Amino acid sequence: MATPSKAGTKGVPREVRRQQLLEAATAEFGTRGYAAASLPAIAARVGVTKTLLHQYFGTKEDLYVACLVPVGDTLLAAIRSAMGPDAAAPHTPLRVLDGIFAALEGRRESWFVLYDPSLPPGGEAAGRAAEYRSAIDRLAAGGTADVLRATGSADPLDADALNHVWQDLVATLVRWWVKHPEQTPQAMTERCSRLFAAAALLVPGTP
Amino acid sequence: MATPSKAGTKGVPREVRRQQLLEAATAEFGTRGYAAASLPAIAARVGVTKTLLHQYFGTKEDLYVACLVPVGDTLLAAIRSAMGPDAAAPHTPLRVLDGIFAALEGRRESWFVLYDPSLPPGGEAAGRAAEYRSAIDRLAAGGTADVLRATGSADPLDADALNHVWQDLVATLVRWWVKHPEQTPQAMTERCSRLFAAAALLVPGTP
DNA sequence: GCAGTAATTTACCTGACGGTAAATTACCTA
DNA sequence: TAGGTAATTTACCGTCAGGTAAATTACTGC
Repeated sequence: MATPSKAGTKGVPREVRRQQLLEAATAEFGTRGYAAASLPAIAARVGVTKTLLHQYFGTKEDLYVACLVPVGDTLLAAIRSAMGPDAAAPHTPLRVLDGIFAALEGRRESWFVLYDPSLPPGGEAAGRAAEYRSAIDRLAAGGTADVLRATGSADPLDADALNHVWQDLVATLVRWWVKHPEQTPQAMTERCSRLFAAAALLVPGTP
Repeated sequence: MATPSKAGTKGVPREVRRQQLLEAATAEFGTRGYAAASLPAIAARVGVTKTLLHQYFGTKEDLYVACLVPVGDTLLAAIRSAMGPDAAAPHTPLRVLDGIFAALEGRRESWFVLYDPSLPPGGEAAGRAAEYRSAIDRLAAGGTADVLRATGSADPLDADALNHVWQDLVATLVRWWVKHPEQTPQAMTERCSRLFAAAALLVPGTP
């Protein structure tokens, strides 16, 4: 037996493997980003070959979309339910954060597959991700617009900028959370509450 | 003449070419990030071959460092001068932003070469970038710590998180600025001032 | 016990990138 | 005007990624 070939089934049923690969891919995409994530690396996480990955999910973009959809659906639902009917209430931002943290627990890095800047432009992956993002955008825009109107500013560019700031703020908090695995979702929400209060002090002349 | 070879000098003096290549590389690194930036693409911006790039700057990491140093020095100086002696003054954040915007005008994307997450870990590039970042970190930490102490929170994790939030906020604003080239630095500073005021309204119970 | 099928790998192709050695052309000066 | 040198390209190599076709093994029901 010069070549003890390792081909052949390992007895892992299709659905199980599929789930394993999906999780590995989501983690890899979430931490490294689409462009830097490599199919061999993802497959290696599960102890398997990249060919198998292709057989299960097709092309790299297909695999990304397969990862994206559940993440996007989950997050969108969480945010929708957290915003509720009165999007302009002052406590809404914290509720949204709390909803996101809860939805992300156990798969924290998956937030970043939704906001991956390295997706090949024009492809299906970028398109689907953009859809999810703009859905979230619309929700957030409602909140930020109300807030801005309350300060008297009607500048649409201000609104756009504030929207970006808010969403990147969420990303920052999640990124910090990923680096502190021992922090529970509730602890994060409380920390955010304190940070908000501190940030308010930075602003001079609050009427 | 079957092969009209295009080799040979084009009469561009060394220093000029060097500067052209540096600018092109900085732009490419700043927009695409280190990993996604390709030497052929950088060279093509100047209408030249990647080999020339190597001859001028050596390896890809060497080129990155060559881009990093002037950017880092400029920004560090701008931030230092903006913070001045009283880092805890409530108007300091805006002054820092103003300083950064002014220093970045004309090369806005260069901010992101300093905060490139795709640098090969362990290499010289990552090391040098980390030095610049931690220098800025120390400056920012002074400000955020004072602010936090004023709210009564002594939690070091809060301080760390606030620091991250602040620095990512800067990145977000610069990114937004890059996407709106017509905005002047002063306009950006004023916009930030309005946004700060709006954000303060989000926080309930400001004493 | 045997055939069929499900699960998986081996082997291979293509393309791009980082990197290097050698050749090529244009400029400048004696 | 001839030779040297500065500026630049051509041609090439190794590596690794994405992707596909074909072979290989293990499980399963009859």
